[in-house]
Amino acid sequence: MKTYREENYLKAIYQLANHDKTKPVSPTDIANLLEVKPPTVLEKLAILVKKEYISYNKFDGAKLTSKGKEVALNIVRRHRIWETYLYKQLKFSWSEVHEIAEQLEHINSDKLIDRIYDVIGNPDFDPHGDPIPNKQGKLPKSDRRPLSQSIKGCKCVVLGVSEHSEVFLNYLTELNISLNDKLTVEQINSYDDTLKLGNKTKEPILMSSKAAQQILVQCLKPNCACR
Amino acid sequence: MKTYREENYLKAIYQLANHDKTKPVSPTDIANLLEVKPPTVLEKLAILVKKEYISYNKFDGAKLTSKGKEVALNIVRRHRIWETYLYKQLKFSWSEVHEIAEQLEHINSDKLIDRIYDVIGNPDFDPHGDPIPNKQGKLPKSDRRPLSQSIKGCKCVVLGVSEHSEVFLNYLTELNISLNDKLTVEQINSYDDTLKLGNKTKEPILMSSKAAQQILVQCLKPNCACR
DNA sequence: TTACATTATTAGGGTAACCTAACTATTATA
DNA sequence: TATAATAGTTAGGTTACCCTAATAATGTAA
Repeated sequence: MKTYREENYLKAIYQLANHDKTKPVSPTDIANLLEVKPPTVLEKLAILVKKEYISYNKFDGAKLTSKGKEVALNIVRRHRIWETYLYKQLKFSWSEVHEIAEQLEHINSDKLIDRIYDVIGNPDFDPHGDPIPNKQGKLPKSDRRPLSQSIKGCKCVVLGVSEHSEVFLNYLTELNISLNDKLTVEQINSYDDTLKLGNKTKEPILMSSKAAQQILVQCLKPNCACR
Repeated sequence: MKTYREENYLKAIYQLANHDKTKPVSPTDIANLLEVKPPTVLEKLAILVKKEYISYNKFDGAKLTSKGKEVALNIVRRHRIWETYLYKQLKFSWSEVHEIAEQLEHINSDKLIDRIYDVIGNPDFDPHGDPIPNKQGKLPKSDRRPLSQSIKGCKCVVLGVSEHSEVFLNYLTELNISLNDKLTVEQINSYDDTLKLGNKTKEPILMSSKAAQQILVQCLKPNCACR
C-alpha cells in the first residue's frame, strides 16, 4: 500500500537526488522540501527502508531502490502529464499548474492518465522541456545539459530549465529567452563566468553563471568540444 | 480546516438525508456508506457537531447545519461537474466516472472547477439528470419527481434516475428507456402498482413500482392532477 | 410483556503522521 | 585544536482515524 504521503517522500528523494547528484539526500533536506521536521522524516525513512523503497544511512543519505525509483518516476510522470494538460488543454498559466498538479498527481487511475496523455498528444517533454517518463519509468533520451557547461563558440538550443520558481521564469522573460531559442556563446568572462550570449535578432545578452546553471540546452554545433 | 474525510462525512449525511427524507440519518447508515464501523462515525459526528457542521441526537439523527450543507453541496457540485467532464470530454463510460470523480471531487482548486465547468458548457444538470448546485449551493429548479407518483394518463418526460447502480441502468437500457424519453402512463395495476407505459414508437412497457420509484420525471400534461 | 434482535454508545487500543526537547555526532571556524 | 554551529537521532507526546468488545437503550415479535 502506498499512501500519497509515501509517494511524496519518494518523489522528494528523487528530486533532491537529481538536483545535486554529488550530495547525499539528507533528512533535513527532505524535511525542508516537505515542510515537516527532521524527526518526522527519520520516522518515515525507517518505514520506507523496511518496505524496500529506499536505503538509508547517515553518510550516503536516502537512496531509492529500483522499486522506489519506479514509484517516484511514476509520480513525476503523472505530475508532468497533468501540468501539460492544465497548461495546454485548460489554459492555465505555467505558474499556476504546479500547485494543482501536486494534488492531481495522486489521483489513482491509470486510465485517466492515459486518456489525458493522449489528449495532449503523447509528448516526450512537458512545455518547460522536462522529460516525461514513460509507463515503465524510462526517461526519454535527450542531450540536455546546463548552459553553464558550454564553451566559447557553442551554439545551443534552449530545451528547458532546472529551476521553476516564478522569479526565475520572470527573469528569463525579461532577458527575452524562451524555449527553443538559439543562443551562441560569444564570450565567457574568466573571472566570474558571466556569459555573453548572441541571439541573432537582438542585442547580446549578459547572463550570470548562476542563471546559466539553471538553463538546459543542447549544443547544435557539429563536433563541438563542449560536453 | 476541512479534510477530505470530513468532506466525505458531510456528503454522506447529505446523500442519506436526501435519499429518504422521512428517516433520520443514523450512525449505522453513515458507517455502512463510508465502510467504517459505528463507533468511528460517532467519534467523527462529535467533532462535526463541535465545528458546527451538523447537529446530532439519537432521535433526529445527524442533520446538516447551513454551514455543513454548504460544504456538502459544494462537494456534490464538484463531483457532478467532474463526472460530466469525464463523460463528455474524456469519453469515459458512465459506469466508470463515479469512482474517479470520488477522488477528483476533493481537489482543492476553485479555478480548476470553474474551468472544466466552462468546458462542459455550464450545464444545470449532469448527463444522468442530476442537478448541479451552483457556487452558492443552490440547486437548479426542476419539477422532477419519481415516476411512481404518476396517475393514469400522465404524460411524462424522463429527466433522471435516483439509483445509479449498474444493474439498474442496464435494466433501463433493456427496457429501452433513456433520458428525455416521453412516457405515457396507460394503466396502473391496483394490486401491485405495476405500470403500463406507452412509448410512441414501441410496444407498451411493463414496469414494477420498485423501478418506477427510481425514475425521475416531469409531467408534461397541462393541468394534470398528478403531483 | 417478556425475550430477542438491533442500534447507539462507551471504554480501551492501535497506527500513522506529525511535533518539541534533549542528546549525540559531525563539520566548520576562530 | 577547542569551541561553536549544524545535522542526525532518540524519547516522549498529540491528534486523527480507525478498530473490537462490552454495555445501554430501543424496537420487535411471540
